[in-house]
Amino acid sequence: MSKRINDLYQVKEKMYVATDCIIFGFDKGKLKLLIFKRKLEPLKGEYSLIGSFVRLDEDLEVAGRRVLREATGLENVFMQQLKTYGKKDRDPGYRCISVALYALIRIDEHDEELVEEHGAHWYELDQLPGLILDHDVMVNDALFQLKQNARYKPIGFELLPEKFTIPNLQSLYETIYQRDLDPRNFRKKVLSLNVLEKLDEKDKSTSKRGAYLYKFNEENYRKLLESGYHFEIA
Amino acid sequence: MSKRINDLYQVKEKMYVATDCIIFGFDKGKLKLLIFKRKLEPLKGEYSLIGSFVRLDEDLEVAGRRVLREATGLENVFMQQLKTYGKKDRDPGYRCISVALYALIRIDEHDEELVEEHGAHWYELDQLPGLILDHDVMVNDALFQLKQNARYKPIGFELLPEKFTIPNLQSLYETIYQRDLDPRNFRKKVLSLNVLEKLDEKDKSTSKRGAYLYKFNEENYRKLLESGYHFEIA
DNA sequence: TCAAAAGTGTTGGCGCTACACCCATGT
DNA sequence: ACATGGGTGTAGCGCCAACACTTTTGA
Repeated sequence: MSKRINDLYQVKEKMYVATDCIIFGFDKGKLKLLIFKRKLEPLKGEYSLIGSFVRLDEDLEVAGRRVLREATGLENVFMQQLKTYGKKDRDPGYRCISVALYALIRIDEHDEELVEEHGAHWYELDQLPGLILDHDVMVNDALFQLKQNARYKPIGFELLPEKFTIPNLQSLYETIYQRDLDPRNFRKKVLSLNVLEKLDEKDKSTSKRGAYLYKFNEENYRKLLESGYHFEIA
Repeated sequence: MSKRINDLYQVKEKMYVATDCIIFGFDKGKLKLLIFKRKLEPLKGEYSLIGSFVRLDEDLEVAGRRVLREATGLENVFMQQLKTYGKKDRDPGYRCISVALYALIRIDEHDEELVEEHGAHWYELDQLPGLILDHDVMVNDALFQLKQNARYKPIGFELLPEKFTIPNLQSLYETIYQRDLDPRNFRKKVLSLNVLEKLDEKDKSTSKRGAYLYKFNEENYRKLLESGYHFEIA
């Protein structure tokens, strides 16, 4: 115990910077979050976001990508700064400021084994266990941000696999907004954006008739993002 | 010189966290930024934003408010996190991560003497001198954010004095958006928000006829903010 | 009396919402 | 043949953009 107190004393002499990642995924019509059961002290066995200290010789953004890669095996993930959390007592062990990032990944592309190795699990949002420290707050803030962003950018697209159907996309938006959307209006709207390319394939996994698969036209998608387009789907 | 190198070596052993404030003001139809001529080494005489290291026993937000108070004498300022800058070589002297904040203040309320004391000056945006480190980037990002925020929240209001005219408000938005707005449409829109209270006074400083002064109805203004109202003035 | 800014209404078009039925196909 | 989800069109409404003239009053 005296060792622990000593540790505390030492570490509070120094400022640490960490990044924590709020990793969203979308699967089977559910928005999910990747969270971790801690394998090490302190707080072993508790749930948390995944994070890491930022190394002295490492760019902040690089640290974020490193954490994501270590957790999911993915390299080119959509990632964005959320907010920096800096209450002096947010972590009882260290004086640590945390830059929270949120990431959107395609669940079907992540590396399952790597995920398992880190004691990670996908949880549906309404079944999340309590998280350590201020991680619950981070998740709430990230969700809010996700909703905001989904309004003004076609951001939800990052969460779908390469080929997807319009009902898939709609279901994603319904999950984010937490309400039903009209299928006719939704279709009209997304098609009017000119970022979808209809493929000659159908996905028959959810209906007998099957739904046409689409993919993004990268070019147009990029242009849309750049133009700061206002993407409200009501 | 060897002392300098020695310093560098020492400080790069440690992580520092700073906050830098992008302080916007609005005066005489111009959007201005409060910037500082450094009185101390390193980079003495160069222009920069104002900032400070975050103390070990100080909340991040408290540090931000402290910096603002020290620079302007104001306590209850609109302040918001912008972004955290963390490139490993962003500051050649320290390994320092900076949480940038942006603030909107009413120029008429700030403490002029305090401002002078810190070697601060209000610069119009298009006449800014170059700033040290990545402060130019921060300013650009803040401007972008200001524009974004002005679209969805009646944020520009923070920049005006307590009593103001509708043409004042319009001119503020024109400055932020960098384009002219139609006075009839503008007036219609802002009045429709129900946050303005017409006073029985006129401001005759800009015309013979004079323009009615307004103030905010705090109650309704707060409600509007809470409701996440979408405030686009085109 | 004139210059300079404040203040005021209307119309057309576009985009959003609401709404109900047929289609394709596997079982 | 029927159940299941996929796909389609239209009409009304509200909101935004465009647009020009009158009012006030100090100089």
